[in-house]
Amino acid sequence: MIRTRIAPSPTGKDVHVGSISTGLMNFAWAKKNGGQFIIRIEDTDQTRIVPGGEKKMLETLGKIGLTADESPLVGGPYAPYRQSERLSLYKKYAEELVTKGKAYYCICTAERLDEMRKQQQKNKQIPKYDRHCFHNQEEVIKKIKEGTPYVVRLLMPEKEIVFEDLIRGRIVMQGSNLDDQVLLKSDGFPTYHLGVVVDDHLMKISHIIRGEEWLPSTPKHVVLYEAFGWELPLFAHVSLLRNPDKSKLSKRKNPVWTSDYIDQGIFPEALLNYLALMGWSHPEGKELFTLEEYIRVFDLKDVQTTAPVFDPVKLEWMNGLYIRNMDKDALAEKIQAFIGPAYPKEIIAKTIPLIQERIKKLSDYLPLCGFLFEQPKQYEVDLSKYKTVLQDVSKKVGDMKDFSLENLNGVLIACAKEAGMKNSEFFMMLRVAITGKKISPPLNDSMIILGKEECIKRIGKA
RNA sequence: GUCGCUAUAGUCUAGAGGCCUAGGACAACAGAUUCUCAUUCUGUGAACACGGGUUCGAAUCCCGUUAGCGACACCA
Repeated sequence: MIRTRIAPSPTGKDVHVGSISTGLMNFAWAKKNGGQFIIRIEDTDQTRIVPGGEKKMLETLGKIGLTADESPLVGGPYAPYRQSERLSLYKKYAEELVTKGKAYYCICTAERLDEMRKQQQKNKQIPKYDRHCFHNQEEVIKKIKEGTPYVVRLLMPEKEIVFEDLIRGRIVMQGSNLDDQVLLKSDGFPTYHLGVVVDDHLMKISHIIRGEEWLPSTPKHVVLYEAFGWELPLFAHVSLLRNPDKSKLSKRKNPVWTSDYIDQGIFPEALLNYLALMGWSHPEGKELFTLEEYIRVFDLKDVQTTAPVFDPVKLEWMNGLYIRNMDKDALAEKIQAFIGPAYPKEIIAKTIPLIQERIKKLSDYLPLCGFLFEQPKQYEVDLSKYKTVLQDVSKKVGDMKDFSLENLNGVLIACAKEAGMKNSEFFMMLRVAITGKKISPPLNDSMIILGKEECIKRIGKA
C-alpha cells in the first residue's frame, strides 16, 4: 500500500508554496497508486509556533485541493496527527534506544557545547559532539536522578551509510562525519529526527517525498530505522524552489505564502498547474492540464534533479490562460467573490467579454473596470483644452435616440471628424473623460454599459 | 571550513550515444492588426559551464576543475 505525507510545521502564517509543490507530488503519487495522502503537523518546537498558523495552513491546503485522507482535521487510524499530542510515544522510543545501547543521555550545557564547537571550527574540524557524556554515563545518570535536565543523543555508528534515493540514486555518507544527533530535547519534546522516523513508521508511510534540504540528515534517519529494527521507507528528495538569485525560496525575496498568491486572485488550479511544472514536465510537453490528468501521467522517476527558479511572471501567464478558458458566468462569479458584493453582478457580467483576455489575475479587474462602478476622482490627462469638443460630444450623445453600440460608434467618429482630430487622439480624450485613465477596456462598449445619462454626466464633469 | 546535491538560453524545460546545424513555453525585441491596453498573427536574438577521457560518433557515459545551492542547533 502506497502512503505518502507532508509534515509541515506551523512556524509561519500559512503554507509555504514549496510545501504545496512537494505536497502536490506526494498527493499525486498516492492517488495515482490508489494509496493515501496524509497531513501530519510537526509542532515540536514550542518556541517557534505561530498562533493560528496551523489552522490557516490546513485551510489553505483544503482550499487548494490537496485533501488529506488522514489529518488532524479528519482524523484517521493512526491519530493523533499532531506531534505535540504524541509526546509520550517519543519518550518511550528514545528510552528503548538507550536500553539497546543505540543512544545515550547527555547533560552538557549550551555553553559547553558552544565552546566546543568554536574550538572545533578553529581547528577546522567537523563540528560535532565530543561524546563527553557518553564516556561518563553512570555519572550522568546519577545527576539526572538528582534532577539535572538532560537530552537523549543518537550514538552514530562509524560506518558507511548507504541508501537509495528514488530521484537521485545511491547516496553514500560516512557515519564518522555525522553528529550524535539529539533525539529527545530537555523539554521532553522530540527533535524532528526522532519525531519524523517514529511517526512515519507508525503511520506506515511508504514513500517519503520531501525537500532536498533533508538529504544530508537522511543518513541519521536511516540509522534510526536500523536501530529500531524497522523496515526502511523509500526516499525521494525533491529539489527546492529558488529565488531568482538561486537561493532557496524565502520570504525576504519573494512572496512565499500560498495565500499571497490566492489573495491576488491566482486560482488554486493555476498555482498547482504551474507548480507541477517545477522540476517535472508533461510527457507530451503539455503545459496546461488538470489535477486529474497530472495524477494520471505523473511519475516520480521523471522528476528533475535541478532546482527550479520560481517565476511569478509565468505563473500569472498561466493564470491568465485559466481565466480565458473559464466559462463567462463562472468568471463573473469569481470576480464578484473577489471584489465583494458591493459590486453588482449584472454589471460585472456585462464586462466579462471586454476583460476576459485582458486580465491575468482577479486583482487586475478593479484597476481596469473600477470606473464602471464610480466616477473617476482624478484624470490622468489634463482635459482643459478639450472643453469645447467635449461639450459638443456631450450634446451629440445626448441627441441620440437609439443609444446602441453601432450608433454610438458612428456618432463619435463623426464628432472626431468635425473637431478635426485624429481618431486616436479623440478617443484618448474621451477615454480619459469617461474612465479617468489612459488604459481601459474598449471605450464604446464601456459607454454602453455605463448608459447614456451617466456618459453625459461624466463628459460634462470632465 | 567540512560533507552532500546539482550544472541545456534571462526563466521553466525536451533530450536517457547517432533522429540535435539542440525542440517547446514564459520573458525580451521587431513588424502587422487595433480608438488605449490586451488579444491575435509574423518574425528576431538567446543555451549544452570548462578541461580531459571512453567511442567510428557525446548535450547524453566516466574523471577532474569551476560555479551554484543545501546541510552542518536541545529549528524544522
